[in-house]
Amino acid sequence: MTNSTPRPRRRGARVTLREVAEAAGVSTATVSHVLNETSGARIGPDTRQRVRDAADALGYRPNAAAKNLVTGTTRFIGLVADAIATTPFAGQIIHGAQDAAWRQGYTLLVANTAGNTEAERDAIAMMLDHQVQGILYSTWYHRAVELPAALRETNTILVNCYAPGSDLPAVVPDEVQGGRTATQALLDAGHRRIAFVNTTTPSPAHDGRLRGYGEALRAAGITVDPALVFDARPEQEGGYDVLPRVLEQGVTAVFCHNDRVAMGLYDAVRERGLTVPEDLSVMGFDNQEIIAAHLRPPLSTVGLPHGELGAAGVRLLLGQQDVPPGGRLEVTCPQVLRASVRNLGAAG
Amino acid sequence: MTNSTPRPRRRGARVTLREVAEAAGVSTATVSHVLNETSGARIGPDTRQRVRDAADALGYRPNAAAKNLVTGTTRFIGLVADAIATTPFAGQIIHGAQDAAWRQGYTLLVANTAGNTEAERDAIAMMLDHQVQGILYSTWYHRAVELPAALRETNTILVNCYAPGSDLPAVVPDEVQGGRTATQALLDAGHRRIAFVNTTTPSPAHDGRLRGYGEALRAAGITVDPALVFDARPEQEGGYDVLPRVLEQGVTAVFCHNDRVAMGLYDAVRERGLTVPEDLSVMGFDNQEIIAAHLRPPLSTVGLPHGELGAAGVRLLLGQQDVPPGGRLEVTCPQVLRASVRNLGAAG
DNA sequence: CTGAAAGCGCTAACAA
DNA sequence: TTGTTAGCGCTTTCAG
Repeated sequence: MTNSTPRPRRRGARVTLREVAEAAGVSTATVSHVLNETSGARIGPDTRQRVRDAADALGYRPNAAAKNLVTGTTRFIGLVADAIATTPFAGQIIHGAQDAAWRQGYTLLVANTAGNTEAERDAIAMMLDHQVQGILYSTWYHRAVELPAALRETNTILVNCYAPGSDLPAVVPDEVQGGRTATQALLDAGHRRIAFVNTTTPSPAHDGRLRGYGEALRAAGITVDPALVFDARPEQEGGYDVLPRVLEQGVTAVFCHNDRVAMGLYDAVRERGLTVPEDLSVMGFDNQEIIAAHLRPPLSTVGLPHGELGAAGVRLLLGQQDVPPGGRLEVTCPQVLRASVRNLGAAG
Repeated sequence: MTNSTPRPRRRGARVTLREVAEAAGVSTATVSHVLNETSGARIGPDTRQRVRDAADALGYRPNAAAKNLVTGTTRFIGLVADAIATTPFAGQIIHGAQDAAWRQGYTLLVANTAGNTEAERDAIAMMLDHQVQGILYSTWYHRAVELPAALRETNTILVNCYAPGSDLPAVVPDEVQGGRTATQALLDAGHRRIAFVNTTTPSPAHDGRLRGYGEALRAAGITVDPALVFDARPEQEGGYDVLPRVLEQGVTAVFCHNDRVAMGLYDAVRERGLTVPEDLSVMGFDNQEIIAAHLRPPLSTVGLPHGELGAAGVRLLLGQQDVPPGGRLEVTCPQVLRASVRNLGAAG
């Protein structure tokens, strides 16, 4: 290990507060007070400056472990994620949480459990050992989870998931509103006969988006036609395969359960010599940038607010925001309009 | 004077080692020894068991801060990332690092700096305060970086980046080998006239992959034709736009700088009524699952070993693996064959 | 084989 | 306005 040590200390030891005190000719208590800007500490400006100078000169760095030990409290927040590598989703949650935590002087301890129960147990144990203020338990897609018992030992906020039969606060995307928003975008462009390609897998997204779809339609005075609701695997292949059936129904627009499905559907549209949005308008869901922003034409969609989920999670944890009655905070899914919806000229 | 009376647990405090000792009727030293399985500690099996039982019964959890304080060393590793939310890349690095760290009993402190110098400084300061064993400084795409000065104060490993003029160990993908591998896959399928759609932006990937392309061709006895090397923006649009020029050259195969370019190129191919791989074989680069695995046909590509980059980073940091002479560890980019390359029947 | 005791670096009463 | 003094919970010699 090449460890060059340009430290102004002897034998690699770090500068301690006590050394700063000696250098400044004051007591450790004084140093502690000025460096922490303890409220109600009466320290003369001259002393204050002397301490600051000494600390700077020596390159003093506080020892977090010592501070944690004596105060009995840390500024750690644990974040356990089930899969941070497969999509950018978990990354966005981490990012949002990180930012919000950072803003309050907190640091994130992150653990990836890959859905492994044992890893999960270990991760939580380690977080507990580090006296975290609490734990954000998150999943990369919105779903129900079974909670590790160890979570009972600290404050826990569920992020992008919920635990049936538990009263732990949960922050989740508002799937119903999302479905409504997507459908409404199509309605606003004048479409009346709108298909919904839902997923085959049961999930809050499946149910919520469907409900939102129905609500928007009904609010526009349109009766929901079950023949216009399809199920497809939530991937490109699902969208590709479902198109013929969608077309048979003579719709002018289709709301896809997610962007990947929309991408596959685009392919099928093109293969038939048709084009989006001239022949078929398309709304996606998820706003997966890498796909949505670069399809031809760029895909209009509804975003999943992962960053905000993480951020709201830490706010709830730190008590900066109140947990809504029912313990469930639903975050809005924003509309992201691009170019895949044709305006029919009629107002919704 | 030590108070001999059993001290009452204050304010919902956690069980301490001392309480375990009292419950087991032994000293704290003994408890420490058995719980840590200190080598060379002579503790009778009976005592040992008694301690274990007491710890279990009380639900004892060690206090990491106290341990850190007394040992003067922590099992933290810092990971600073420039962008964990835009692609799954950073997530993969974190994942790989996490796993490797975890395996050695280390915990990751992660910070997202969004390229913000101040955030970077703060993040490193906080990691230093927590006495991290070292820091992994990472970027989401392979590039040169300018190092924050504070990194000098601890062991640092560069992950997916390098610092010109610094001798810090760096772990990076082997772009040259990657380019060679991609080209070789095409050669192996019998292709001889192979285009390379490189990116317009200068980068190690730009230079390395180009070099690998040339090396593979030359090794196959083919002269590199500069007319077959194109520059395109490293996105779908770049691939879409470049296709006409590629086709003019009468190639049978094209190696794209990345999967996104390949995706755009697919679209252009389809628009001309041609198909992949019948009319044109395509190799991508990056192995972005969400795209590559679900294009029609699925894209053959070369993977970027982000997870391994992170893992190797911690191994280097912890001294489990030697830093190669030159300080640069180049990790192999694996071939990922799917269905976008047509076999011409001739051996390369 | 086991225990007593001395701190690790820092904060927080309380004194002065 | 500043200093003294206990520890926080744990590891670690060193005695017994």
